[in-house]
Amino acid sequence: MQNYQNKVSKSEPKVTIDLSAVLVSLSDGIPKVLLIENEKGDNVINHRLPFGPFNPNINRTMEESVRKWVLEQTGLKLTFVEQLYTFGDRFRGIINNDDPVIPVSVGYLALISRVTPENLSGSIWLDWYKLFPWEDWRNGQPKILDLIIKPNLMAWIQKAKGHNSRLERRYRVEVAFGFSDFGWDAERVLERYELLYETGLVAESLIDGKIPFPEEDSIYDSTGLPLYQDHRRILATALGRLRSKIRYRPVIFELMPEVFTLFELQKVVEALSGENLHKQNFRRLIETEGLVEQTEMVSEKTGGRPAKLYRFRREVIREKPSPGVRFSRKGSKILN
Amino acid sequence: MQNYQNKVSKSEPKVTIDLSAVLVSLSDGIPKVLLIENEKGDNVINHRLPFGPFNPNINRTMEESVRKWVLEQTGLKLTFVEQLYTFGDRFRGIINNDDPVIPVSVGYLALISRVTPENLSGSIWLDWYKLFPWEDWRNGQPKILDLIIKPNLMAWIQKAKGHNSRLERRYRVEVAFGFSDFGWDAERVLERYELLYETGLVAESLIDGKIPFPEEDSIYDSTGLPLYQDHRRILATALGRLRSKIRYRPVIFELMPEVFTLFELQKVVEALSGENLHKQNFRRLIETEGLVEQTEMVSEKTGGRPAKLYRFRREVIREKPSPGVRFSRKGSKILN
DNA sequence: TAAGATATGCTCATTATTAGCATAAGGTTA
DNA sequence: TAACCTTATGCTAATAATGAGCATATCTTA
Repeated sequence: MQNYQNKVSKSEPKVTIDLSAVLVSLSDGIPKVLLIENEKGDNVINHRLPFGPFNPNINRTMEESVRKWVLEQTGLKLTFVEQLYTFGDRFRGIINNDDPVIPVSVGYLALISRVTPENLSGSIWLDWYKLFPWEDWRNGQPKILDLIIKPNLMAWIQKAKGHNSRLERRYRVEVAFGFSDFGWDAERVLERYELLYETGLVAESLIDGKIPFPEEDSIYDSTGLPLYQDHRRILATALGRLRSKIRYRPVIFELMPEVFTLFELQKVVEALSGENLHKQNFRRLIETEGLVEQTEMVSEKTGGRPAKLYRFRREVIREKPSPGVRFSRKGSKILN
Repeated sequence: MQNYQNKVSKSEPKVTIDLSAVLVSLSDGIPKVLLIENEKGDNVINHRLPFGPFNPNINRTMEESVRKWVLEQTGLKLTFVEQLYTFGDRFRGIINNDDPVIPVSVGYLALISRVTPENLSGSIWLDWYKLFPWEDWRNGQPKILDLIIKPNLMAWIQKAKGHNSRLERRYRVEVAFGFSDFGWDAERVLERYELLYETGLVAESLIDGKIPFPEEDSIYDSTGLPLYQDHRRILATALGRLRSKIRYRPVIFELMPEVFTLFELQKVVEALSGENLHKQNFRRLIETEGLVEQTEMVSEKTGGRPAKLYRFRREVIREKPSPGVRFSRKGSKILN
């Protein structure tokens, strides 16, 4: 056993690991993510995720370390935490030669059931659709798609040299943005962001490419708030993962209060998925999945007939292979 | 933007990153994983995955680096590669104080369509159920479950001090091994391995805990081949991921030859999932999903009526939200 | 030619899903 | 107080998907 150890450990290069956390919560039907604001605020990019380096001499596990950084930077004690992905090409080829230490970043997802008002100063909860305006279909197809994204992607396809390369680009765009038969697949958040990054439609593309930032009236004003380093990419990963995970694990309840109405639950699912659901079918779905149980209470806040209050049924985890909110994806078509 | 950079980069501890690859393939209906054999072969643990350190000065991305290590150590050029998970607690608390550099390991999954005979010497393709004998239900419930695993887990539950702790252990065991209502969930491979590790039922538990290895006739002879370091954990992650991924992405075809019969395809799915499927329904499933198209050819190898040969229909990716082999999970029950 | 082995076609019962219509139970207002 | 507004909840008819198994087709081999 020792020989493997010896064989490789001699010349192993040193790397630093940054741990970043995507804290997700909801208030008033708005899905939010916690961002830390730059103290100065005089830069192009003034927001970042809570993050910090992994020091194995201090924290035994990376998850422990994430919790520590988040507590320090936001004052929040995390409950649900899950590793997302490890990004090893953070600057996408633009490596600063002055610094021999290349950072790798590991992203984490955390779910918070109530937005606490007493966060540390400097941290804010922001509607995540401010960062991904094309992802919210609750009021129909986002305008930015037809106005900006689609024409730019089409131009990018045409720019490709060679028939095959053009085909490949068209293919990627069709799948990611649902211009093809099926339509919009809410879960492909990362694919879409990567495509926008690659085609220069988000501000981070410019920064990484060291191209001077355009003065004003640029498309970047409408393609969402840019974040420090690769943090928006991590966020896209988080959103995609969350959208898919609510379907087969009961994680949605990590975002709910102890008791809730079925309609409140539906609104949370809609906020995350960015799609509208059929009300009656949604309740049938939730009830037949065995995800909830009734309480004695009712909510008076409805404005109409009072709604029964439910709570999560933990036992469901032992009863089904992958209990979750298995709402259908009809797939909203992008018209035209 | 620069200020964040400065704020944290000063004291970032150095870490080494090991990249490990799980290469999966099939031959004769046996799912196989590529292992490298210890040259000497005189140790308790004589097998490992292909792996090596990530050096960002040589390889821009981790994936590139994985490909390089695999090529060097096995002679194989990878096609399909996917990141699995990053393990930051490799020795699970047992940190060697002599060495200040703590390794983090990032696991990758690669799928190989044909087992090439011309591998480098020292590498072998091994039936992965030799490493996870409890995971193969194709011939009914594996004996090892009732003989060894279940009684030991039950004893472990009883050993817990405190009612709550006992309940929690029971709960974990029930969900992971399907002793509860639903039954066996093929995808929970990692949960099961972790539980066996934690309860000391796999050989790696002893090694990490530095407990002397028992001479012979131990349960470790039957709980599968142990691997170097955390490689079996990475393998468990790979198996679980693959089992779930074939349901919603057409990755199964990465393991198939260009043309194949539907029954061959079924056998591959069964080999991966460790469960038997209903033949007629399987073909209906595959055909109505639009995953394949007929060729003109037939296979004569059947022994009975010749089978039509099919090929993968790539277009399916543009037609459906998540095309895959959505076979049902009835969930095989562990009989009492 | 009969028997054995697969492949393939098809059916029937059951369960899920989709899209709505209809009713219930509150509050507000003419 | 009745009409009306609002939201919750119940229910149904049409369609689609799934689970189990019988039946037939087309090979090889005895």
